[in-house]
Amino acid sequence: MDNSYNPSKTEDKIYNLWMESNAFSPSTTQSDLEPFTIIMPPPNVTGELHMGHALTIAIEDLMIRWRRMKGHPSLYLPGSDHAGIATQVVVEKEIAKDGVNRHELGRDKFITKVWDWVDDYGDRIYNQMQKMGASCDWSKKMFTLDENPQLAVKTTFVNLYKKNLIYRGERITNWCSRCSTVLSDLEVKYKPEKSKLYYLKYYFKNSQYNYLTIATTRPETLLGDTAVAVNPNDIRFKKYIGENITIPIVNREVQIIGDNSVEMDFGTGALKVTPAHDHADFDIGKNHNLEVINVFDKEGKGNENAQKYKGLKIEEIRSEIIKDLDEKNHIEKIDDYDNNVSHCERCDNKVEPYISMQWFVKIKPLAEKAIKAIKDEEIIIIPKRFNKTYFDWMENIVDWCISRQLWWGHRIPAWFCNKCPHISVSVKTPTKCEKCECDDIYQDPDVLDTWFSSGLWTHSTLGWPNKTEDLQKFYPSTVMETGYDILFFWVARMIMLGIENMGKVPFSHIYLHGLILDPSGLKMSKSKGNVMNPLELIDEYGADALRFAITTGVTPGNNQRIDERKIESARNFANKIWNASRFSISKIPTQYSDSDKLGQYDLWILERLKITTEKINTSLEEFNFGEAQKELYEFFWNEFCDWYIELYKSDESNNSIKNLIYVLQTSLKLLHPFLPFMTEQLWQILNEKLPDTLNNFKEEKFIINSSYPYNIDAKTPDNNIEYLIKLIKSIRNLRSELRIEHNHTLKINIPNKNIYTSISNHEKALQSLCNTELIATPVKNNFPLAVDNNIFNIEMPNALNMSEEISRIESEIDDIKKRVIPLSKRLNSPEFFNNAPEEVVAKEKERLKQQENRISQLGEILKSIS
RNA sequence: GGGCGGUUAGCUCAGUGGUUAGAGUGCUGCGUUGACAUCGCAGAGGUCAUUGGUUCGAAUCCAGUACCGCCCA
Repeated sequence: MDNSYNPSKTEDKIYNLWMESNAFSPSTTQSDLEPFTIIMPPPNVTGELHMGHALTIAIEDLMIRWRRMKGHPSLYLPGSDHAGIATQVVVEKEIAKDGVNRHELGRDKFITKVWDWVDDYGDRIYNQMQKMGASCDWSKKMFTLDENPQLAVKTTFVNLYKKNLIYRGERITNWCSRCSTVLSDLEVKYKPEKSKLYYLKYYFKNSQYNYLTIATTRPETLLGDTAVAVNPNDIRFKKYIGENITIPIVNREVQIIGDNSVEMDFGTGALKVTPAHDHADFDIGKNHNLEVINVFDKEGKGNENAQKYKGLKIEEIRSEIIKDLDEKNHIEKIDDYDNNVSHCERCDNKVEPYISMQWFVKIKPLAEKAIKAIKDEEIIIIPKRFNKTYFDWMENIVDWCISRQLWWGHRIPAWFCNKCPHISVSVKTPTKCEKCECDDIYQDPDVLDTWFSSGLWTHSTLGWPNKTEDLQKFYPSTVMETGYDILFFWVARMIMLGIENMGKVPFSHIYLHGLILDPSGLKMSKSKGNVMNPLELIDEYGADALRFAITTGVTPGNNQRIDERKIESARNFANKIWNASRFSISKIPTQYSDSDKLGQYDLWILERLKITTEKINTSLEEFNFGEAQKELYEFFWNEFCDWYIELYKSDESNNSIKNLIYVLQTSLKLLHPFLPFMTEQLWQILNEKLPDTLNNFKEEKFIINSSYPYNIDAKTPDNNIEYLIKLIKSIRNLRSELRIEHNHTLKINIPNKNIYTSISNHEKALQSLCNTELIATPVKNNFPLAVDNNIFNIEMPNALNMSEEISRIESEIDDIKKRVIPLSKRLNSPEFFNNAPEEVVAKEKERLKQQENRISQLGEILKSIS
């Protein structure tokens, strides 16, 4: 074995070993245990593995590996998402290299190009997941545009349409002119921008009034104004309601209407109403039956209603209009204004409120059931605080716009008729209109929002709408694990559509992880240039180290900053495990007769192992993965390596090689979900090197399918090893404080007979771990060392300067005295006595006693060395 | 405007009512002859943001304040 662990040499081999042994498919032997299922959030097919994916996989895979080892039939189902806009953009860029755009190519040819791209690169993300060690059942991997998900999407669409839960309508939507599609509310991000507030004069047609000043941030929309609104409670403007006023430039005459939604303290309190280009105005327009005049086209340019501004971009129209208004003296003033401007989440283009014909899901009836599922705790969200976020969104949910003007995606299964207004909605491609039966029909060119198909992911991947065995067995899944940032985008929709299609919630737990941030706490993004590439980190440190680093000490739902030192530290831990194993393996005897008995150190480590195992299982049950890892880290490094192995070395005749191997093997099992590659490799090496008599788990060929430790057989050692450790630490400390050379053997005499008897069992340990020799005669040049209630007399080398040690002891006495004051106060207070539980009172009493003992002990020591 | 989270050692973070608040990393001193320098040994380092309240007892529960971050509108 190499003297340090080299992950890159072995990880791929180990992964292939698992694949060849079919280790990832759910076991069928243990039918008495509930299946444990995780459907992986499908990454974008165009995507490359980033730190977020790495975290997702690390957490999901550790859950799966743990449950698999516990014997549950465990399914980790992988997949990828066709990612509408993102993929379309990637391929558009590809063909742009040849100077072609998609319109020149035509829809069919373009789609063929996209599929070519997916065929070439679609597996890339899967290969990258395998580098992470994801133990997915690859035979079940699914792409959102595979045949079955296609069928699921169509079926759902048709069902919802027939239940009147999907409708088509002309609504105001968010339009991205660069992507040339409508966006859902969630795909729009608001950004503060320095802009202007224009105060425009609107003149009254013919009355005693002169003009009304209206403030707007978007003067170009006045082309589409069809009313002016004031608040009917506004005493300044009340009187104008019903009057006519003229829109500047277009000279359209409109009415002044009263509407309660007008904010009296915004601008002047009077509002121009443009129903076609503002969400709030659209609602006002609906309430007052106002005309809707669309003045822009889909490219974000003026249309014929824009009159002389036709063909200009929106920004150009704005500047032209300002110029024209100014010339005609319609501008009262222009103020600076901080505005929240809507942008396309994907391309960052400004989003325009725009009237268009779209498909919507009537969401309220679905949302009600989904709210109930969380309220009734049919689904548990971890951490719990996200319940509130979920409810806030679900209770104020608005209809979901599901059509997108893209080419790549699930085409809407609706056919229009050229002869009659009927729309044929059907799973099977119809040949004629359902109503008039003519064959002059054409399919809606639009595709569905990507989240519509991912909303079905929990059951479309398992075969729905077909009644498959998998669906029967693995729906509902156990844990939906994903980032909290897609709670509404995705998780909420899976709940709604899962309940709708299956009549049952899609999973029992939602585990939400936080985001991975760069070392300064910023989100990682390519444009900021602060991304860390997990694949590069795997090359450098190993997948195990990366996995361990990003899951250790983390808590659900909390963001974490990551820097390379954290990964380095995990790598060092892996190396420690490697070397402890190397040591253990080097102790395997050539002949072993299986006759050794457990010694005191064996009993001690077994007890520690037992306690650790219990804690780890509890932490895992409670989704406290970070906590479980910390426990393991501490046990392995600080107890197994630092003490057990060192004690083992000191006195091999007194220890059991079988136990050393047992504790190592058990530790490797416990560690496996967190460090899958190296633990498997070590398991294989152990299997090869161990004689059957020494192999505690010779039936278990692979650690991945071995049984997870849960109940360790352990007896409490009759010798107090914790006390021995304390003594050794005290001696080491003294040696360091007094600067006594390491190679100077300290002689030590123990006046107390009982202590002497017990400690003398560990002479070799004392010798080896702190270079100390027990002697029966009184020591010369005595330094009394107090450990708990016992005094150990230590022979000092001549001519030591005690002044430092004296002052150290003096300050320790001071410290203890400071602590004793509040302690005795508390014990003297009747309130404490009467209210605190008995065991706490007893504990505090004991503490006080110990502190007082320690003070008097230290006092004596001071006397004897001064 | 509404909501959520954070504020604990130099840094990054654990720690949801009961010893003297922990870890990793960094720092200081010592140490390389057989598991590991990706290491060992020893050590220093904290008024738990702040104010008030509840309690015998608060980093932890409640309320307010300040600052930072995120989400929704």
